[in-house]
Amino acid sequence: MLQEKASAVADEGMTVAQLGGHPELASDSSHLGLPTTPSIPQNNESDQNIENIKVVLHDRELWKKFHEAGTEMIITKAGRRMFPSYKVKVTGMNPKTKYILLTDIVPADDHRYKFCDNKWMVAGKAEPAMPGRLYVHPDSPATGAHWMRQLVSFQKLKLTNNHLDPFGHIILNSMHKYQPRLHIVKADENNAFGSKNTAYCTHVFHETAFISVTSYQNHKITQLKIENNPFAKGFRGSDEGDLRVSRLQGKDYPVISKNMVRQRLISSHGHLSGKLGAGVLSSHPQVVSHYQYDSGVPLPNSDSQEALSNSFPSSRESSLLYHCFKHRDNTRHLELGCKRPYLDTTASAVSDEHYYRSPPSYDPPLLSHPYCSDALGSREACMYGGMEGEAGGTVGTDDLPVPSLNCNMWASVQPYPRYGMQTMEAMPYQPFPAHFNSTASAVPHHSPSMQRPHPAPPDLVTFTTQRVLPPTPSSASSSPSGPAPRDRAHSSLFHRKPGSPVRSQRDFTGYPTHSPTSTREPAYQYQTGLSSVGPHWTDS
DNA sequence: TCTAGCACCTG
DNA sequence: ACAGGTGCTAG
Repeated sequence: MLQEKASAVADEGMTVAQLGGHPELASDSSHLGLPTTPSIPQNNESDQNIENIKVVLHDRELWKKFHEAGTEMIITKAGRRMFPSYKVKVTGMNPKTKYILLTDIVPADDHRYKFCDNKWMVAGKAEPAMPGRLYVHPDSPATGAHWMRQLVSFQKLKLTNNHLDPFGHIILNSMHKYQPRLHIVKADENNAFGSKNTAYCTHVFHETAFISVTSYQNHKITQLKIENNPFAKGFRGSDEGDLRVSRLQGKDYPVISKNMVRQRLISSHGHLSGKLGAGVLSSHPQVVSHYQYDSGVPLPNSDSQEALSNSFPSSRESSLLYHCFKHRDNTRHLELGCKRPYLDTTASAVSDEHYYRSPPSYDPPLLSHPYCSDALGSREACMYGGMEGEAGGTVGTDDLPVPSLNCNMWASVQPYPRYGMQTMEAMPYQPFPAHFNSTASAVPHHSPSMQRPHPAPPDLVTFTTQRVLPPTPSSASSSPSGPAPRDRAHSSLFHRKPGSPVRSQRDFTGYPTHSPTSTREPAYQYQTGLSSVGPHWTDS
């Protein structure tokens, strides 16, 4: 059923992902077209094989700088952009084929972190995953020629800690580690949701992993943000003193803020502590897993550690994980059409069966129903989320108008369970309802266990299969308050009931799957970069 | 920990 | 000139 090829390429300077298998989804009928025919891999270049698509992370050097220091992303109630922003260069697409590009941000592990002694440490178990939301690139669907023409930017994507966010921003929990992922879904006309051959692939760049915070913890990160983000230019003071602060305080002379002092102290002191603490890595095993085997023992040190212990462990080379699946048959299809909403009715029931994933992996993306806007009107970003029953999702799914764009959502992921753990029972992750039968998507897992010397079995290793679930419209209605003015753009995207908040995105709920993990279907993971040992996060 | 309001800056 | 993206700070 699945075919996969994997080719991972590690490029030196860039992280390129190539594809591996892709699942095809089978579908019935759908509005959207997914490819209907089962696709057999074709090798022509012109082909539509998703596996030939390569994705390079833009500004990788900058991402690496942050990664080495332990990237932090601010999350606020109103939504905050990521910096560095997620931009990619895509090649290898069929110029005429239409694709939907979307992003989701999944838990990198199941820990909660705290920043102590200038380094990140595990501080307990992660909170249940939030409803996963997808951010569909505003240009979606568009032809391969369009996507390849220039950089594909997800800079408008916003992160929030407001679980009831009405704007469609991606909801995250503070002090948790996350991994952004890029999904490329073929949206040909031929494909209908339900059609059997929908193919998609997922790319993961390790260097984009980050810890969400409500205020920066590591001064080094603050400085990198100020130095590189144009919007923070106002904080670039002279080295000596922060003139801006002085001005704010009405002084003529430079004043160093308490925070600055605090951070500087910490940071200087941190180097020391960091080294001490650097041994364990907790997360991101995935990246490392293939290349580095750490048995859980503190890594031998890598220079990268220098980076202070706070950095994420990672691969220093490229760290891109890529997987593609084609899925066919049973399952649900993605809705790609993007033009029609579809209702999803299925609920969750199905999902678990098909869906399996290796324990330590991310959940695969799911597709969910789309709500989407037509065209997303403004072409601003769209976020989709699926929520399953919880709170937000109250709106009846059935009736909800479906967004015109359908994109399936990928379910959010759940944290990786470590081996052996079955973690998520409590929170079932149901990414997608059953629309898709089974999809396999794989995601790298990060579990620490992966790092061990021996490569894990394929399935365990990285990919998990995912299945697509039917879209769940419900989430759309959940938001309590009306959209803010700034979000007006989004509103056009979704249909919503009067009074309901506007949302541009949907929620997916991603519940962590329970992790059965097995692999039934092949899941594969591809990585391109190699790893390196990077800074590690320490487990406490 | 988190939030709101701020001054400063980019588009 | 306006809208909106920044980190900072007090609370």
